[in-house]
Amino acid sequence: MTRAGAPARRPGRRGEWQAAANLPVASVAVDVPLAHLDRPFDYRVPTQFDADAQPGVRVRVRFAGRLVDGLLLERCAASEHPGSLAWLERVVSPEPVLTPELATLCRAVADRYAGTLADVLRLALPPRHARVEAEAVELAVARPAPPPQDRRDGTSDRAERGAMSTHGDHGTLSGWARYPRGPALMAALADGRAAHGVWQALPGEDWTARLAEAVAGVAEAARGAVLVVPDQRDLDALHAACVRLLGPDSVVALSAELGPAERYRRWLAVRRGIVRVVVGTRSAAFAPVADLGLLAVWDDGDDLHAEPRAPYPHVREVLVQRAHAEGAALLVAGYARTAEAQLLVESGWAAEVVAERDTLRAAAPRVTSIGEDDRQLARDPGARAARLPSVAFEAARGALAAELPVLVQVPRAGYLPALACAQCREPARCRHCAGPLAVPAAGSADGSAGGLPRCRWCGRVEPAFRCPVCGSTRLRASVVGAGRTAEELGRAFPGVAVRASGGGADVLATVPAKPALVVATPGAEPAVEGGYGAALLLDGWALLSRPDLRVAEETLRRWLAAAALVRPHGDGGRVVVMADSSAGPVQALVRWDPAWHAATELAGRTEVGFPPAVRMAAVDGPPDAVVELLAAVQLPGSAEVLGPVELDAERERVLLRVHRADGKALAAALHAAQAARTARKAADPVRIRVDPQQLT
DNA sequence: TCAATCCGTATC
DNA sequence: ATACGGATTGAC
Repeated sequence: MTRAGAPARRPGRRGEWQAAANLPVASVAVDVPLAHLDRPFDYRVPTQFDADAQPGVRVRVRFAGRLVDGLLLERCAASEHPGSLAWLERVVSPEPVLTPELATLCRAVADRYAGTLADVLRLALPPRHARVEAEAVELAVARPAPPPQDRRDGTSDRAERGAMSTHGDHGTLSGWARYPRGPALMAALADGRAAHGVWQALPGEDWTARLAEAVAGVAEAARGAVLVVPDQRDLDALHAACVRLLGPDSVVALSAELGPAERYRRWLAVRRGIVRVVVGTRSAAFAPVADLGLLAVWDDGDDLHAEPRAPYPHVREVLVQRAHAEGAALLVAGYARTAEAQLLVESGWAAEVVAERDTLRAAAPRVTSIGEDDRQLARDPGARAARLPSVAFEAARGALAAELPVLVQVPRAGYLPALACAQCREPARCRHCAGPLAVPAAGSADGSAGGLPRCRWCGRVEPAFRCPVCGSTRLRASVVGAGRTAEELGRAFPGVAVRASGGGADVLATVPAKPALVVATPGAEPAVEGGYGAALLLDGWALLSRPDLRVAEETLRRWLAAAALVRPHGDGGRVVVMADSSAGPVQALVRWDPAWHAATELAGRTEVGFPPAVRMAAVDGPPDAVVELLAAVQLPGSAEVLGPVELDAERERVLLRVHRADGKALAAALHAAQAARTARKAADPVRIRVDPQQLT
């Protein structure tokens, strides 16, 4: 029934609606969360919506008796649907928000992660803001980013970290010349070729300037770019660097921190082709830049790049899909290198962009490690109170004497207790599947195993632990996260200013190049003009005993990020890491060899069968529901089932492991099994995550 | 014999 | 979720 006084756009009664003369059928993706409805549905387009009902617009349709939102995928001459079609109820707005490329990308991401298109579309499209949409196009031109909010530290307006190259100016356009493959990469971008690169930035590198130069190259070829960074602080820095090179009207910053109106305004400017360069956080990976030339992700090991909402896609994987589908270049960048990036290199898909050893040696600080055994406490009473080893104390004192700040990296509080070898502190792992061992919580439903350690992946009991490294049979709880406090450090260096960044304190973008102790948690290290005189990386052994297969990679990533802010050893720059020199990440830091570490890491994961060497899926939910889903799923030939293992009182988890080649089949099978469940209105939800970031 | 209700299934 | 169809049941 038409409401009384309905506008002219909806003339007459429903019974009098006429189908559009040309392409009267609209294929619509409806916004419903059920897996078995994850396919297009056809509707009839009435004449009054004929003009507006273009592919990509938001629509309202009647679906199962209710009005739901949808996106118009395409107009067709006829429908395959045997029954009669309902009318398109309304075109919400004529703005075609879902471009064909974006539709293809979202479908591919949904398929990769055993999720639904509707879920991915929710991640990719910002909520509509009608007033913004109605604004004149001239007003929609991207404004420069608002000034960074972080003014609490009283630093200058140059809060942009990238504004300062800690090692001095290497020349605006010759920055890539320090990497043998750099100039060729820039040439490929300028030529519009789809180069794929894995780039390890040199210590002290002004990475934002390098990425801006890469963008300038593709912009010259009249193509667009999307650069994704982990957090707002990196975004501010990279945006500033791009603005310096391209001007304020050519670059737009997209992040969740913007309000809905500003977010939609900028996103629309991109969709409408007014701006072709996007820098942003996570969801910017989907930004609808037309004629894409370059995609880049900075620091792909940062877990902020892993989307926490279903179907849990990772920025790097989204960009790989997109580079493939849209013929764009891709740069996976960071000081560190992930095992996933290493796989891109080893499979031949990407070329590594790294500096020669000589260049590296000249740029890197001197790195010293201090293990448990050689941790002589400094004689200075203050340093003893702070439990600072003498080497660390001397390094810091030297930097302060040279009128330079010292960076002190401390772990964030709150890591999970797990089990490690009591003697060598190697994390305790399951002998069958290499999962982490833990002791079941007291009062757990399953008391049969007594207090014996259990694998958190496959659930097997470990009755007689024996450390594969040192042979010890004793285990200890590995409780970590208690960083030394700024106060303790202050006592060790009387009269020296102590500043905190992160870990409860505000995150500082920069600190002045004056003597000070800058205590920062990983990811919150402020930049400093010219670089720190020294960095102390505390609690290394504690970081390394966390119950996570990615722990070595993650620890090295954090260390490199901090050490990269220190001056070259030629200028007296020193890094002291509190961890035993035998550990892989420590060696990689001392030699500054992230590629070697990534290769080792990938080899290790190949050995124990962990992503990215294999494709894994975690299925969790109430025990009956998990069993039911597993019974229904048509697993590919290579599939291996680990578990189930208890998660908490109500839920358990099963891990599925397949060869990488079977990844697509596994995702499709899981999606189908999930669809069978939702079709039967199964009450208990089962969560499926493909290649989950952490399993513990 | 017909209508009210239940259950299963599709949702265009 | 909701709506519809077919089966089922109960009353006349």
